Amino acid sequence: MSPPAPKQVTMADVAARLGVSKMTVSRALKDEGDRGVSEVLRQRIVKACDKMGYVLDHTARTFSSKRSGFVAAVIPSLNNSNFSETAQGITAALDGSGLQLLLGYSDYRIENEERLVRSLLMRRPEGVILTGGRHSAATRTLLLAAGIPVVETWDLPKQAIEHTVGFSNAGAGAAMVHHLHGRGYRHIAFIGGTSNRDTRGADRRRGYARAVKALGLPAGRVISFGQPPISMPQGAQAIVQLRQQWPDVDAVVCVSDLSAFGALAECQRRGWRVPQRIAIAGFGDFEVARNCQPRITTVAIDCVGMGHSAGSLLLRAIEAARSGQRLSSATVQVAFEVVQREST
Amino acid sequence: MSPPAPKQVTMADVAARLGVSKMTVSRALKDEGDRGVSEVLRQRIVKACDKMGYVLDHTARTFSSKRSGFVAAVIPSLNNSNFSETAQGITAALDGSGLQLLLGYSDYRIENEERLVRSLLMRRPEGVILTGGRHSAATRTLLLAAGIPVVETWDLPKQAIEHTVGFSNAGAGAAMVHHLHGRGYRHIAFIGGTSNRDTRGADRRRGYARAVKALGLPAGRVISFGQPPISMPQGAQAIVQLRQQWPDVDAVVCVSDLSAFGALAECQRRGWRVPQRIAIAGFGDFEVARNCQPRITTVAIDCVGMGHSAGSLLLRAIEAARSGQRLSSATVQVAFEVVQREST
DNA sequence: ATGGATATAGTTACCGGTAACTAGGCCTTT
DNA sequence: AAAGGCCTAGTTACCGGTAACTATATCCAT
Repeated sequence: MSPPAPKQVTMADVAARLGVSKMTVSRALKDEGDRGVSEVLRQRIVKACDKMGYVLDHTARTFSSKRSGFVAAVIPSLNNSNFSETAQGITAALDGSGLQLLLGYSDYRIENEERLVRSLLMRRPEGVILTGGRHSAATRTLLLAAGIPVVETWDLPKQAIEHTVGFSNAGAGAAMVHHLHGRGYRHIAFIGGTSNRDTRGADRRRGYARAVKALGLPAGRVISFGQPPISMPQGAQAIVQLRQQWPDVDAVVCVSDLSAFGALAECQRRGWRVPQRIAIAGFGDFEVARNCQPRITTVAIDCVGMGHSAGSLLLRAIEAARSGQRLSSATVQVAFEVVQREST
Repeated sequence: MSPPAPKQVTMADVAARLGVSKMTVSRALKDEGDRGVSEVLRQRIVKACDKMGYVLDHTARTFSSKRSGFVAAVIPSLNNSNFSETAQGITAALDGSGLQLLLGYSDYRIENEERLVRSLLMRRPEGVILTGGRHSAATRTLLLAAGIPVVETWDLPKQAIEHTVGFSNAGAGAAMVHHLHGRGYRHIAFIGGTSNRDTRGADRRRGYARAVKALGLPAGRVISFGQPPISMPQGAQAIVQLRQQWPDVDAVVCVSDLSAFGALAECQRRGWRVPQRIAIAGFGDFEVARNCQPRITTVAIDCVGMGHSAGSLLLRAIEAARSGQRLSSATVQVAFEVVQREST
């Protein structure tokens, strides 16, 4: 025998129980303007739903109304406060719009991004937010064919897909070099990952190299260590290698605060004073950089704000699309700031 | 004039283009066994989809097949590596099952959890994973009415909803006290949050209090500081307050490694030697605790493993449900381990 | 009293897939 | 050679809501 058909409760059941039409129940359960149903009846309906254990079927709603009610965002890593703050900003911007955020996680791989975008598009998001400006050709094609608004963040791509909210990672790398130069450091190194998978990290390295060259400082002092996301242990190993290879280095720019902190802790373990013997700078203004001892000089980005801008922009584009318009491509530049602390 | 109807490409369009039936296209695009369509035809179909920019409509699939293909998990915070590792473990367990993970984020509030569960159930997940064992009555009712498998993690609730994969937070708190006692500390304090919003943190405090009492040590040395998630700055402020209030304290158990690290850094700033003047222990074995100097003694949980167990258990329950069975309630106890490092 | 606006509720048709069943062609078995 | 099975592809019906339209009751201004 097959099981006793657990058959879910449907809107028609609720309607039948109250002797009204499905449509009336549908209207009573609509999110926004409760127009169309008297308040008394609406409350009777809501009560009946609770009693019958009825929960509206969002899939059926989406299918019927042809509006999924969500936007998709792809971020490299869940466990990185910079990106989770960006996601938080997006969520805040979407609040009250009736749109929800669905997050996907690419692990810094554009082939994962492509797979993710493909699978997200199957759910018909009303808009997409990507991290970074480099994507596979198929990703671009898919998104363009989908005909929904797209925002790229955390970068300023030369060939944006549509909208952009970001900053120049190369500029940030260069700014930190200039800052260190201004404080008197002359032998400046860079610690980053082995691969170019983290394209934003690679851009910061490019900015570092350009600035070092422009200032006429000794160049090429780059340690590459580990696959992204490179973190504390890699920073620790890299700084040891760095001091072996170029003992003259007096300052190091790390691709992120996490590797910077790893480097800092290793220096403390070995009794290398920071910043006297070597200065250490990071990127991202992570919590650990603000709270360790000595605090780490870093580049601060308003991640929540960037997410909020991206979310608002996407929202405007979606609303334009709903009324048959198309928002012309926009680029929002987000400011970054070098924050001087005790580590440099 | 209304816009020129952007009308999405549908399966019927692809079918018509190739002169086959919708059903054939549907079969060709099915995830699992490609059975039912010859390989030659399947490839023709896939190519046509690419050319026409067609992406299968997952909403329609879900609606028609009555299987949503995802499970929901609610975690307190996105930006906490313990929870994101758990999520990673769940994802790994689900890999290859055709199920995707949809994450929700409660910010340590059971009323948010209830709202989230309500909104997740509208999307008809095939199973739900919750963090912690305390939920609103409505949450329990909703989940029971939904008739889908439920797994609670990160706790061992007395009255589990259905399945459980977790450990005793009180036990972990107590274990750390006993460990410190074994190393000779006799005036042991606790730093945690003000509220009971973080119920697992509150359980660890309870375990601490019980152990202190059982060992006959001076009791009541508890500093409560800030709303969850309490983090580095709160740890820093709390340790200052702690030493003012009870100068005799020689060791402190912090509700998490983040507050422990904040406390540690503050001690370094003030020249209080750790562990000589005061020992500091944390919870969670966060990256920072493993990499700072001195390294922080902590309670390590296999978060990825816990997520993996929870995911596998849920998967088995879902598969049982699909074949009309019901998996009897299971409880999986996850081990924890006190890791001794230089901070105590 | 009449016409028109407004508020509330009902009717009809349809969204884009998939399950379950059906049908024809080819191969194997006896 | 006939019967049966397997493989491939087509047909039919339906999933649970909502948009758009229609119908009725109530109210107001003229």
